[in-house]
Amino acid sequence: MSRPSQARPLRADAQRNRAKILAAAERVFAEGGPDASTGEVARRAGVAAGTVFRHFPTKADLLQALMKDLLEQVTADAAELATTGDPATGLFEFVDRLVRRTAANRTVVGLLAVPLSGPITSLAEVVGRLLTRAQEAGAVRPEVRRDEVMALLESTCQGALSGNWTDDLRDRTLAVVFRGLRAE
Amino acid sequence: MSRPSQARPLRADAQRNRAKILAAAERVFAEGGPDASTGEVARRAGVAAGTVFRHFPTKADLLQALMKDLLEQVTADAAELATTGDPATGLFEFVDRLVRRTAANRTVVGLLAVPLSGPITSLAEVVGRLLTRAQEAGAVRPEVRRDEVMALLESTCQGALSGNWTDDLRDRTLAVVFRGLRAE
DNA sequence: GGATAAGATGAGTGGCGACTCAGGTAAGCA
DNA sequence: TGCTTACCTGAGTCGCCACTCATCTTATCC
Repeated sequence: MSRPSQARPLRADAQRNRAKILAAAERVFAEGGPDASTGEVARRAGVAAGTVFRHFPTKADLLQALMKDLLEQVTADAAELATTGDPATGLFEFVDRLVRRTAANRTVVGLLAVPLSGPITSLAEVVGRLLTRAQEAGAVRPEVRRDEVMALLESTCQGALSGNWTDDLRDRTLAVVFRGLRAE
Repeated sequence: MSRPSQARPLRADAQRNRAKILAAAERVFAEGGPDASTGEVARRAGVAAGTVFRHFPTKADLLQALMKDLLEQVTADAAELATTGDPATGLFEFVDRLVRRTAANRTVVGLLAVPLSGPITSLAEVVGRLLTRAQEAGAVRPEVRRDEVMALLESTCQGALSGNWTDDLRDRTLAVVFRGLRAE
C-alpha cells in the first residue's frame, strides 16, 4: 500500500507506528477536515508528536501519503470493475460507489488535488477504460470524453461532501448525471 | 446591499471603511480561501486591524457578511431571469452564469454553507421558480425536483473551483448535466 | 467654532499548532 | 548477552493569527 522499499526496511515497531499513524490520520482528517492538528493524530495513534514527524516530516507529507493510499484503493476498485464488471454499467457503478464512499468518509476531500499527479493519472486511465467499455456497449454517448467524466466525478464528490445529502437526494442527483451520459 | 438600518446610521467615514473592508475581504478570501488572515484584509483595505473588528466582531461574522452579500447578488440575478428571461432556457442560463462566476471569483466557496439559512432559502425559492417555468415550457423533465437542481448547482460550482477547468471542459461538463435535466 | 462621542489606531496579549531536539528505550544482530 | 543505532519521547521553541484596549482623531450637531 505504501513504502516504495527504501534502502533499509523499517524496523518492526516503526512499521507498526506508521500504520497506526495513517489509520488515526484517516479518522482525524475525516472528522475535522485538513485543518485538524497533527497533535490530535498523534494522540489518537497513541504515539508521541515527534514520532509523527519522524515518519512524515511535514503535515503536507502526511496528507499526501493518506491521499495516495486512498487513491490507490479507489483505482484498484475501478480496475476490477473494468475487467470483471458489466461493461454497460461499470462506469455508473464506480461513480456511485465513489460518491457514497466520499460522503461516508470525508477524507476524500481534495481527492484530485495538485501534488498527486502520478496516482491521479492512473485513476484517470482506469476511468477512461470504464468509459470506453461503456461506449462500446452502447450505454454511453460516444462524444463524451474522459475529462468530462473526471470533472463530473470530482463535482459530485465535492457536492456530496459539502452538502450533507440524504441517500435519496444522492440517488436522484446521480440519476440526472447518468441520464446526461447515457445514450438513448 | 447590507445594513438593515440599525438604531443610528453609521458615520460617513465608518460607512466608507465598511465598504472598503468588504471589498478587500472579497479579493483576499478569493485568493487565499477562508484561511486567509484578517490582518491581510485590513492591510488591503488600508485600515487598522482594530477597525475590521469594530465592524465585524469575529472573522466568522466577516465571512458571513461577505457570503450574504454575494448570495443576494446571485439571487437577484436569478430573480431577473425568472421574470424576464426565456422560460425554456432561464434555468440553464442561470447555472451557467453561476458556474462561470464561481470559477472566476473563488469566493463563492462554501456558498451553501450552514449559517446562511435565510438567504439560501431565498435562492432555493428563486431556483424553484426557474425550474417550474422550464418544466411548464416542456424544457425540463417533470420529475426533477428543486433539491436535485440545488445539489447539481452546488456540485458543479465546487467542481469548477477545485479543478481548474478550461472553458471548453466547463461547457462540455455542463452540457452533460443539462442533457440529464432536459426532456427529450 | 467647540463640545461630544463614534470611530480609528496599532502595539499588545493569549492561544494554538507545526516542528525540534536532547535524552531515553528497545529492536536487530553477532 | 551485549552492543549498536534506529526509533521513540515529550517538553519546549517559534511564528502566526484572532482578538483587545488605551489613546488619539474627527464627523456631527448646536
